[in-house]
Parts: sequence; C-alpha cells; structure tokens
Amino acid sequence: MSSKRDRTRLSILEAAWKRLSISGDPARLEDIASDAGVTRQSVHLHFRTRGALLVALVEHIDVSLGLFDRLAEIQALEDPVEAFEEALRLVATYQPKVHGVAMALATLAQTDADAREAFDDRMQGRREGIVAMLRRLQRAGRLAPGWSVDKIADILWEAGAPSSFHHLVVERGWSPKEMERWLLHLGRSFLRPRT
Amino acid sequence: MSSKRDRTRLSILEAAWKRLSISGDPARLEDIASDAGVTRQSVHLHFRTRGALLVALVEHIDVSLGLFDRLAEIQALEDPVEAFEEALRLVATYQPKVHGVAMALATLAQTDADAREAFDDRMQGRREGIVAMLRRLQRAGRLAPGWSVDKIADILWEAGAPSSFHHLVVERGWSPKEMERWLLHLGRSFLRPRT
DNA sequence: GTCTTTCTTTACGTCGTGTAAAGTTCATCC
DNA sequence: GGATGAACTTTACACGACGTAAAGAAAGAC
Repeated sequence: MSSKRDRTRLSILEAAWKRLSISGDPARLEDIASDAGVTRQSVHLHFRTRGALLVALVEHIDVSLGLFDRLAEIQALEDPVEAFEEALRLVATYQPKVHGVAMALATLAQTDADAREAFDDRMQGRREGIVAMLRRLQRAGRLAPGWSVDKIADILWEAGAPSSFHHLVVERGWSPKEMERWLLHLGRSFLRPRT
Repeated sequence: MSSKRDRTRLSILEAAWKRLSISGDPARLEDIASDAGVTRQSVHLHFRTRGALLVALVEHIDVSLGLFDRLAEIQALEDPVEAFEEALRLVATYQPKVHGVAMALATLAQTDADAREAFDDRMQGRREGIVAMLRRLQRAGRLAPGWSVDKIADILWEAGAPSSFHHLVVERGWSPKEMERWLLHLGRSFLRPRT
C-alpha cells in the first residue's frame, strides 16, 4: 500500500499540476502547498527546490499520461510517413496537457541551473526523436531536396516548442486542431510525394 | 546642447543595451548602473522601474537604428511581393540587434503588468504590419488558397518572434542568413506563382 | 557666486525562495 | 494498545533583486 509519504508527494504533484495549468497563475510554492493541504515547508521536504518539483512533475505527467507507450507505438509503425505524421499529431495533443508546466520550467531555466539542465534534456530528447523520424524518411527517399535533416529538425523542433504553442494557442486562440493542421502542413512541406 | 540629465540617461540606456546583448547576463540594475558610471538609485531616478527602462530602451533602439524609416521604405515599394520579402528580410537582420532586450522584456512581461503591455503592444504592432502586407498580396491575387490571412499572419508572427529567433539562432546556432532563408521559404510557401 | 538641478549616500521595505531546528501528530509494528 | 520513528508543522531567519525615501554633496546654468 502507498505510504503516507507517497500520498502527500502525489497530492503536491497534482496540486502543482493544476495550479500550473491555470494560465497566468504564478503558482508559488505557498499556493501549491495549501492546495495540497500541507505547508510550504513540507513541499521543500519532498522536493528541495522549486526546480526539483517541476522536474519531478514533468516526469510524473509523462508517466501518468503514458507518453512512452505512445512513442513506442508510433515508432513501431512500418510506414515512415505515417509515423512522422502521427508524431506531429502527438505533439499537438500532448502539448496542451503539459504546457503550463513546460512554460514554468522554461522560465525557471533562465535562472536555475538544474532546471535548465532538465529542460534542455527534455528539449534535446524531443529533437532526437524528430531526427530519428527524418532519417527514416530520408532512407525511404521521401524527403524533399533543399533542406538538410538537421535544419528540418530544428524547424520542426521549434514549431513544436512550448513557446510556439503558447503564441498560437494561448495568445492567438488557436484550437489544438488548428495547431495540428499547421504542424502537419509544415511537416509535409518537407516531404516529397511518393514516386 | 544636451543637458547633463540627457547625457546620463543616454549612458544608462547604452549600458543597458550592451549588458542585455550579452547572452546569459542577468543585467541587474546594479550592473547597468555601474557600467553607466552612476548608482543604482540614479537609474531609478531616470526610469522608475526595470520595466520602464526596458520600454524606453526598445524605443531608443528603434530610433537609433532607424527602424521606422526602413519600414516606410518597404511600404513604399510598389510590388507587394517584393515588399513582403523585404519585410521578412528586415526581421532577420533587425532581430539580432534587439534580441537581448526583447527577451528581457518578454521575461519581465510574465510578472510586470507595464512590461507586458509594452511587449504586447510591440508584438501586436508587428502582427498588424504583417496583416497589412498580406492584404496587399491578397488584393493582388498572389496569396495561395487554403490558409486565411489571419492564420498566415499568426504563423509568420510566431516565426519572427524573439523566442523563435532564440531557439534557432542562439540555441541551435543558425546564422542570421540561414534564419533569413527560412523566413523567406516560409513566407513564400503561402504565395501563389504569378499567373 | 548663488541657486537649482542632478546625483550620491544611506537605509529600509517587499516578495518569493531556501534553510534550520525544535515541536507535534499520527501511522505502523510488535 | 503503547512505544517508536517517520512525516508534517511551527517558527524564525537569510538572501537576492527590485523598489522607495530623504538628506546631503556636487556641479552646471544664469
């Protein structure tokens, strides 16, 4: 059975997730703690710093939303084009759920070294996934000429970043569907039609 | 002749500009002040808050780089396609010079209401410029079907935002030239060939 | 050479985060 | 069911960066 420690830890993570999902909420440790029914000091007890809390939260979200299973499914698709497009769709559907947390981590990364490392890790992982997809497409001869795999990866990586999502969905009011359409359009612009 | 007040004000602005142009520099008021040869309190005397300083600095940069003249020149071009492409080029060449300041303002906008207003104003102004260009293209029948002016404006606005520039140029090491190539590629993907 | 603007000096307030230690409660195990 | 230790609370303080306030020194304008 889950120990008291585990339950408290979980309630802090859930409270943080909720707070951070509210656009514009500063989500101070104080706020998160009281939402979780504990004191701020208790939050420090479980996660030493704000950065550590955010990092743990990202991990928690990935697990509880089954991200890695989804990624494995996509990689298992035989058609590289289908896998590529499915990955782009995943970005559009997954991003809304982690967006607040990702933005908080990005903000903290400007001043906190640990947060920066965690954030960069995550961003780099995403980019590597994109590169892998692109290489498969390249081997299958489905990449349009004119742009290198590296440059395309950078572009798609940028387009799927939290800040892009923020600009288009949060600030400009796009629906996730519109975001998906745009990402697919962009991705396909680097493909060449089947010969 | 320039009064002492004006000269001090200018040296603070220039010091802030320099500091903010150094990637990773926190550019505290203290640092800026000592670079300018004055005390931190003096900075507060000229610009009440950090936000006010950044806003004034953006203004200062725009004037000293002759932004508005450049914009007027571009709008005076008769060919809408040429004007459109020239505007995209301007983004790629101008952004590096203001980037540090823009990022600082964007960061502050998360917590400071005045900074947010100023930043949003600037971003909205940029978007309106894009919309005007697109409308000219639309009237000339040079816009490809499938995407509304509004959506294209959002996309180009996002692609030219400080955060995009940061990701591609600062983090991924793109040269301004590569950035320009990408922006032109993206912009042209929404045009239709002359009939 | 005075008068006023401008800048400095000194000092204190605030906000959110992080640290520390003693005290309290309550889950768990025998 | 009572002892034991883990988990949480209480209280208090440090810190960094920004912001505010007021009195005094310097230096520019006339």
